[in-house]
Amino acid sequence: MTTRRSYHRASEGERREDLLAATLDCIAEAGIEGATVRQIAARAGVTPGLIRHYFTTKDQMLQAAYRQLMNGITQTTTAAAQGHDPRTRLRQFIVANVTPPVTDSRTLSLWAAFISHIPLDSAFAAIHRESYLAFLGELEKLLSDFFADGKRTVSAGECRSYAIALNGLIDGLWLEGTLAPDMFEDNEIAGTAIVSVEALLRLPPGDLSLA
Amino acid sequence: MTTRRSYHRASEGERREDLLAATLDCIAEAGIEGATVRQIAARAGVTPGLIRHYFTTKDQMLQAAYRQLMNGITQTTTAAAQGHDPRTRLRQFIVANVTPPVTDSRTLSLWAAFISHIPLDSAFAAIHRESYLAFLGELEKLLSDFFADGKRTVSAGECRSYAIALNGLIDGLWLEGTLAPDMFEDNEIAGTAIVSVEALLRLPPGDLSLA
DNA sequence: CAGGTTATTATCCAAACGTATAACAACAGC
DNA sequence: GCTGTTGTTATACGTTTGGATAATAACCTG
Repeated sequence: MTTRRSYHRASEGERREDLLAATLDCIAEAGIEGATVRQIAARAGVTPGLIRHYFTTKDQMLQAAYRQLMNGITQTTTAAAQGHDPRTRLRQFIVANVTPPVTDSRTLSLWAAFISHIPLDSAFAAIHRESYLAFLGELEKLLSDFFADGKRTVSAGECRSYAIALNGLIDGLWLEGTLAPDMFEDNEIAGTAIVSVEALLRLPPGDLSLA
Repeated sequence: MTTRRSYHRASEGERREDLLAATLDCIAEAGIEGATVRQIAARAGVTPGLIRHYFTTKDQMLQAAYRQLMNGITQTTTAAAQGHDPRTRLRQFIVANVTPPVTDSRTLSLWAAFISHIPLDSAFAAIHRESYLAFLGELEKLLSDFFADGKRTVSAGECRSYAIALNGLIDGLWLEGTLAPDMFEDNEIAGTAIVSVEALLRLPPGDLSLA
């Protein structure tokens, strides 16, 4: 007679979320090659076999984890851009993207691990495209509101170009600021971001930061 | 009686380079989790055991491969900045960083795979720091030459800030332009880069691109 | 509180993993 | 040409991998 482990029967939503969170934890701690089915199951507190009850293959689970990661980031940064006037919203959005909790080495490790799979698997490419377009759209909205408020007319094409450039700048500063935070003084990255965006948009210096 | 495979006895330098090239090939094609000792050996045309004759551990080989990748990129971009006047050199350097062969999905996949290991292993962090400082130094040199030539005095601190911002912008545009090249028209990324750098440096529009 | 569903566990599998060691083939020096 | 050195192959070891299957415990329904 053998005794079996007792367990809790969770709802599908709960269980899937737990498994995805465990997947991200494992990738962040041991790299994508260390995120094995067994490690993930152990981290989630279940047995490895259960994973195949929720995901037909490991790759599919990785893709779901990638989607969850990007949704979380998008939520965090858009939530930060909730000021009242367009200028404050734009500034807060920019700063939020280059300061904690977004500048987090765990997030960066996860992000890079998935990015490296984009050229290898079109499913990952589709997820990236989706989240990139969401980010670009959010930025374009913030910019057009900002310009409308400042009585400056900017064509849709210009607005897109600005969004692409700002996105590039923000991505790059986030990357380097997170990879080697000790190389920069406090607020140096955030300050550089604001000054740079002012310059990129051809605004008078201080126009974004001062009241 | 068993017949053994015939083989060529290579010099240490050759063999190491072959093995590192094979390592990068494997990572680019199958991700870092697909770059197994056996796959790498097969790609390099040797048997797996040989790897341990050149590298004491697999991790050490990965680090050597990362260093080789970054050295190659640095060489390519600095070689592109070999015009005569400082303005041309700066422009060529920027454009080189956001156009082929630097905007290459294979390179990006490799870069991201290693980036994701930086927070997990200090050896990778050290290699990143080294190559980042080299890039930043190159950029600062180009900038100070450019400003000196244009009779504009810029303090060392300003120059550093400019270099950080430009590096961020270039990184970000390289990233997005390489990840989803079909999302942008031809030369859109390069054009955005030039216009954005002009704005970042508070130059008159067209100052970098026109004769 | 009995009966039916199914989420979960337990167990197994063949293949591939990183590493270690001994035998051999290639080349250098003499 | 023979001999010594060593780069390279061959082979083996124990572990871990992703995946499949059958048994079972937990909950839902009546």
